[in-house]
Amino acid sequence: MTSQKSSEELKTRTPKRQRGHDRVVVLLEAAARVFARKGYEAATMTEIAAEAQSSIGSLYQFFPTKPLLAETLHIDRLERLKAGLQNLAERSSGLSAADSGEAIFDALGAFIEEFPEFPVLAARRDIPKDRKMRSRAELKELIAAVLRRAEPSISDDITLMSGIVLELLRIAAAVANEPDAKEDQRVVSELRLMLRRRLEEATSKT
Amino acid sequence: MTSQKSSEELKTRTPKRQRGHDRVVVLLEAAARVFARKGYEAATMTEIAAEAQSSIGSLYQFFPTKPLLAETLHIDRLERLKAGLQNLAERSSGLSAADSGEAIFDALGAFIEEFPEFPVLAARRDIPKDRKMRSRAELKELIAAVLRRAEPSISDDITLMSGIVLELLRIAAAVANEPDAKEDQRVVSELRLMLRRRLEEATSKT
Amino acid sequence: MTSQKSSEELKTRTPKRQRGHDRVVVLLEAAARVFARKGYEAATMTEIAAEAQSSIGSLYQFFPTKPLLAETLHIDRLERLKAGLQNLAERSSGLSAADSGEAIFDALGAFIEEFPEFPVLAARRDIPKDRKMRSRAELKELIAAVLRRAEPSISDDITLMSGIVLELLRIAAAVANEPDAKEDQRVVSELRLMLRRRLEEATSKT
Amino acid sequence: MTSQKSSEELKTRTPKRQRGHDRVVVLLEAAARVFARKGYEAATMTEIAAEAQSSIGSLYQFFPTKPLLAETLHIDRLERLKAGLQNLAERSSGLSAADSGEAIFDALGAFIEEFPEFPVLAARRDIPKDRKMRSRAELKELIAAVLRRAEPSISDDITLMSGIVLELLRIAAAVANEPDAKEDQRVVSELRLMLRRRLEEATSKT
DNA sequence: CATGAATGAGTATTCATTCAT
DNA sequence: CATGAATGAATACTCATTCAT
Repeated sequence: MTSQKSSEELKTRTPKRQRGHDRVVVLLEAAARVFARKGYEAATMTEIAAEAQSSIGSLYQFFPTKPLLAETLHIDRLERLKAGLQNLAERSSGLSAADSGEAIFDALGAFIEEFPEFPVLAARRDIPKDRKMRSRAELKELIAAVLRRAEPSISDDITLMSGIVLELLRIAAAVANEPDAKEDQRVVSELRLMLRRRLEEATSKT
Repeated sequence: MTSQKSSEELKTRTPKRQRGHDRVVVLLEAAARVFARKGYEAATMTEIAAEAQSSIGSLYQFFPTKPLLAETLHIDRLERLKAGLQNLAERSSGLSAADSGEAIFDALGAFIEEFPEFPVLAARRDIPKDRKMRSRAELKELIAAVLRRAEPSISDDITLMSGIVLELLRIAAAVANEPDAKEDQRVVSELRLMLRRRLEEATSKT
Repeated sequence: MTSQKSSEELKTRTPKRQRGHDRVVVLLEAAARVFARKGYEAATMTEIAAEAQSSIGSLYQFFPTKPLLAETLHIDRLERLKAGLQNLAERSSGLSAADSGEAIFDALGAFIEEFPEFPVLAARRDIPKDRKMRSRAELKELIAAVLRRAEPSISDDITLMSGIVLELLRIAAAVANEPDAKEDQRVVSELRLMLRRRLEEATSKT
Repeated sequence: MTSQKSSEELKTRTPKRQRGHDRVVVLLEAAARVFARKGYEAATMTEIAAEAQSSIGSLYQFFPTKPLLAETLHIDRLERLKAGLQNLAERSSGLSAADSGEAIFDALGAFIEEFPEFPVLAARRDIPKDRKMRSRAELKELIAAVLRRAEPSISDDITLMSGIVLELLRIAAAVANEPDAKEDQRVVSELRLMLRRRLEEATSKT
């Protein structure tokens, strides 16, 4: 189609005025709701515009393609998640590794509950490999930072621990969508406990 | 046309000739490959037919809708998974709970590797709630059976243990798609270890 | 896609711009021509769009399904027919019942000639029973009104007379499609005469 | 598609054996039911075969195309209708024109009730003009014969009378499908009465 | 910038018909 | 002849995206 776009890469427009900024936020939140409700593929640009009480033209003004909209939203959510972890790091000086591990675990659960679109966006099949790896690396580093802050003496397999915590995020996300809430909640608690044991062990090992 | 869809539920047509039976197998395997490659929504019936070196009409002869094709394949994979677990149960009489837990864990990993379409099919957004719960319940029960067979004395939270193992299946599936294979493999091993510890504890507790 | 059709009933989109309004008119008239030419089932949305010198997407922008397009057109034609009868009622004060009966008969014939798609639309097999009955009742009432206006003293079987006139509409419609125009025209005249006699009788009876 | 068929016109196969003949009848009756139920376009060859408890292949063995199947059935029904009228002619020697007119009217009503597929077949849009005219001419001639037999003195506009009766067949057919049976039945009776009057008049005029 | 109309390639699905067994 | 599988053109409909006002 648009072969004359050549090197002019499509970028999300940065609106200069307040008016535009408000609109962007409204559009993003509407997109979040629709993605959470329908999934990425089934969500339509038209429905997102409608959800934002806006017009498609307006939506495209700010987000020239659907993948770009999804990516923008994804990045926003990642930033929030990272900010949350950073915040946690600052408050976990006195804690044991095990305690701060549980704190992370809980924070992840709360995050998913607040932003149910996150797993949808993270599971999108067209995220470039490198961006995906970078995001994961950043998150793992932040988790590691929290753990290290709590217990600086923790050994080198802290990366491993961070990886585990990150995988548990996946389960938290999936469980949120499972129908059998009660039973699944027990499983989550148990996983939390298993994580605590593992962290206690990692600490004492030193 | 289509004026009288009435209530006749669409069903998979069962082939009555050898040729038809062969074709069904070919179609299902082609569908498996395309689903694994593209995901459920992005997979097209046209591409599946082409992958099976068949015509679109032939595909529809046996699978009158895309959801029904996906469901048929999903059920087939579930049956294989259940058969595998049953098989495992029969061979885990002498093992410790921990050992059989690891065996299950490994079996799940192998299953996902052999049938990468499984997580795609299991994540489909339009599976009826009750079918989803039933499948999960069956799988959990089978896992519980394996564990019980190994160590009949295991306590009542065996359901919990089964739930945990089942969640680990999710991670196994996800990890298979992650780009950072090496690092992720270490995480999986670690989770396996955590599971072992937990099972050992559950056993000794008795 | 199409995974969440839910229960949102599809409705004709009302154009909000002048351009859209013009397009809707053009589309409806194109549909009328194609329906008249091919019949309801054989008419294709693609052909209708082409007839309107429009794109298929534009057609669907305003008429999201073929039945809805047909229904919209049908309702429009019904409105015109009703308006015509109302108009007739206003001008038939001085006439005899027989004269106004013939006037109706002629009006129906002219209507069918102007809107040959009408019988096609009215014969569609998927019109809800209640809508069909309502339309017929309304038409009958309007015809009755014309007759009553002409000759208020007419007796109670005026409903019957209206029913007869309405059935004659069917013949007028069918005859318009018959090849043997000449012969058929004589039959129509004769039926007109029979109607006149019957109405004269009904009047004198009083 | 089949461009090499050249002059070899497709014809309904005449089966030589009893077995084949039975099958043909079963297929035709099945087709009749499906056409009556769904209309011509919405009826599918597959459904017809199923209704006949036969296979698609078998259906095509005898009726190589759908239009040919419809036409064969149509002709069969026309033959029965003509036979019925002929029969009527033979028994209407002593009757008045008016009486035999009513007899025809009733016979047509009974015919439609017995063969509800008839109007569907007669309304098919792809009947060649000449065949359509020929059928109508034959029917009109037979109706004329009945009337003439009853009252040989009837004047030349007997063709006209036959035309009227034939048009009334249309109404009989349509009314059978109308939802408001009761009211419509009264209309039909009234039309019958109008016909009687007209015939009485035509006779006395002589 | 906002709006909503225009576009058309793409998708699931149907069905008459042909053909191998 | 019977059977049912194979075929693919045709059809309704969707949706991301562009563009005129």
